[in-house]
Amino acid sequence: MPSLTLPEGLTVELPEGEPVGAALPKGTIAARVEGELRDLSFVPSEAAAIEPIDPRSDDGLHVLRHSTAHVLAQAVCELFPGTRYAIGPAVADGFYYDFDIPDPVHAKDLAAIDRKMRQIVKRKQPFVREELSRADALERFADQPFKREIIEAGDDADGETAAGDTVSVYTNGEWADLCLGPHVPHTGMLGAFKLTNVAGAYWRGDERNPQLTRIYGTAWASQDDLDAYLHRLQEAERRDHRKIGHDLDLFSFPEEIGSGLAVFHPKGGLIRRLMEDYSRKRHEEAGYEFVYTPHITKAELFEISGHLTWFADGMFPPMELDGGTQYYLKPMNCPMHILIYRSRTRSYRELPLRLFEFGTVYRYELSGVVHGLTRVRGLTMDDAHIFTSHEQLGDELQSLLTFVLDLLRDYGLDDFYMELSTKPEGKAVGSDEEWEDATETLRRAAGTIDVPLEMDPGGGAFYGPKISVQARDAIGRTWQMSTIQVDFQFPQRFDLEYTGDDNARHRPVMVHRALFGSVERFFAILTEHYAGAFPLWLSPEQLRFVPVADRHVEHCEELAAKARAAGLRAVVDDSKESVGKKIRAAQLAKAPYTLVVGDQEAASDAYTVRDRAGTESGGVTFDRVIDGLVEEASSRSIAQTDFGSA
RNA sequence: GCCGGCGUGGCGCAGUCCGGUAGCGCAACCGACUUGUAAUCGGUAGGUCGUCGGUUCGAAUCCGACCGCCGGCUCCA
Repeated sequence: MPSLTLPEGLTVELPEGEPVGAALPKGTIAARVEGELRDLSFVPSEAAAIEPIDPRSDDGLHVLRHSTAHVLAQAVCELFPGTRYAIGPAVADGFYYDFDIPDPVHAKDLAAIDRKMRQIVKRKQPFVREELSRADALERFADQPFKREIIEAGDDADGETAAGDTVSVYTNGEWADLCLGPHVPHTGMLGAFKLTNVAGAYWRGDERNPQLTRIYGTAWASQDDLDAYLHRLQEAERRDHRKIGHDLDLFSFPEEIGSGLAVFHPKGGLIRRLMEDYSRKRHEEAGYEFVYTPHITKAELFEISGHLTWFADGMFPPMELDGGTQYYLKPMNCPMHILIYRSRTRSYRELPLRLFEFGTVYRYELSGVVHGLTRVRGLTMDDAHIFTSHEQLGDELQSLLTFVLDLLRDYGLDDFYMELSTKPEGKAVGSDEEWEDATETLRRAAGTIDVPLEMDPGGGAFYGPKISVQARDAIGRTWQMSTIQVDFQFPQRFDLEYTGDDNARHRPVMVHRALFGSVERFFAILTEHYAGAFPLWLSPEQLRFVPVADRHVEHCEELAAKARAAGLRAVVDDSKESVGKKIRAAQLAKAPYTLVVGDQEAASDAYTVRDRAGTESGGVTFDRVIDGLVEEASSRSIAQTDFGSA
């Protein structure tokens, strides 16, 4: 297994006629020659400067993972004769290979496949590259229809178009695959891998094509790296909001209500209300006005908006009432806000008009994609629509971006980048000029913000381009958070106007924006970000009292009343259990702070504060505890208060 | 929606392959103990085995449909 670490930017001079590997340190797995990734067996036509590939680098991991995918395919073919193999690329953290296997393969078969792979690794089979004409390649892969299709389409195994009339084939042992390479020198250089799961996947990613069996695995440059990755997976599992939501009694999905429809329990409801209340406060300060709209509407509204044209499949089917009139559950709030704007004539003096609503919408998500609180069928958007003049648009977008980032930071997220999504060709309305104009305005606004901007070509909504803010959570995963969409289309479709200072009619521009996106999803993201240990200001319970014996309950209640009077959420655990058990219960409930109260405390006003990390601070007066927690909560701090060591 | 897996008291699981009418731990409740920083002891109650249908003398167990969950694919205004 490779284990070397190469100096950055090392290059080596290679004499003519020598294979690349001859000049490089042992343990190198591939090389870059004239900018191209090559096998170590590659012989350049003339002397060249070559750069070794470190197995830990992105290129190195790619080669390693792709090579491991070959061994996976080889193992599956040996175990299941008659297997037809499709493609097997490296992906983030690992690799997969798609197969059409005669017998069904299940997760429990992975152990056997893994064993076979390790046998192949032991054989140390060299990966040998050869160039074949298309005709020869078609013959070589006569019984492999997927490979033949790739050859006939002129693509290589990774779906990129290969140059020239030949294709490259890699053989190790008896097994051959159509592949651009490069690969590690031999199978013995692999080993830090693990097969992770089996799933279905469509050939070429198209749902009209046959479904194949996809086997996923992960592979790393060393066992330590693999272990670290598996640990990250465990950490993500530990933070899973579905598990935490259940364990902390925050929310559930009753089967009787239906898939993707959540109910929030008291504790989850409290956290959610605290989230929403703070958002409301900030929106109010930022000049938003609050509106309410119904959950159902006649079809006509979404015919005008175009949603029924583009997204009818994603809407719940209509209800027929009043002699055939169709009503829909709303999948979006925008048309309703538009009708509020349109309810009377508007003056330029009212712009920008910012209408805000925690608007609950319903979307018919496919049954297979519903996932916890992050992908649901009923969700509440922190939705606002800003009606503005063209002239005000740039300034409005700029202050909006600042507002968005500022607010997200208050919830404890601080690592962002932005993505600019442009016109989705073939699925968009409006002229190129309008799109270009809107895109450019967004780009300029983003340029004034000190957060990196990336492009997402074709990722816009059908009515306009958007900027989305992506946030990295505590374990480095990125989540799409806020979206800001510029829209010239709806003002036209709904014939929106305002009277300008020139006494003429003008058309406003609309900005659609949601900061949380969906409250439910944001709730899930925060739950995972904090692993259920919400910052004090969002904690459903802030201070827990544990009486040592029954006779201390009354004193605890008095203290709790004082804490409540100071604005804290305090509870007393009066269960008839041992102190140890009550401490354990507090830890499991992720209670931010716990005070054990017995005879000593009653006599001395000196408390030992235990935080949910298990840290204890002794000799703290009750007033200091209260002051510390009030300060921590009101500052929305994400750090626990330090009361000094015991 | 598609492929695969799964569904047993509130939760976590055993029993399912090889049909013979459910068991463990935690939680809940009751009692004893009155406890000093992650599980005190004893007892009680709780399940038409996701739903409906089929096979069978007999179904948690075999078959089918549906509902729901999980992992992917596709999708995400």
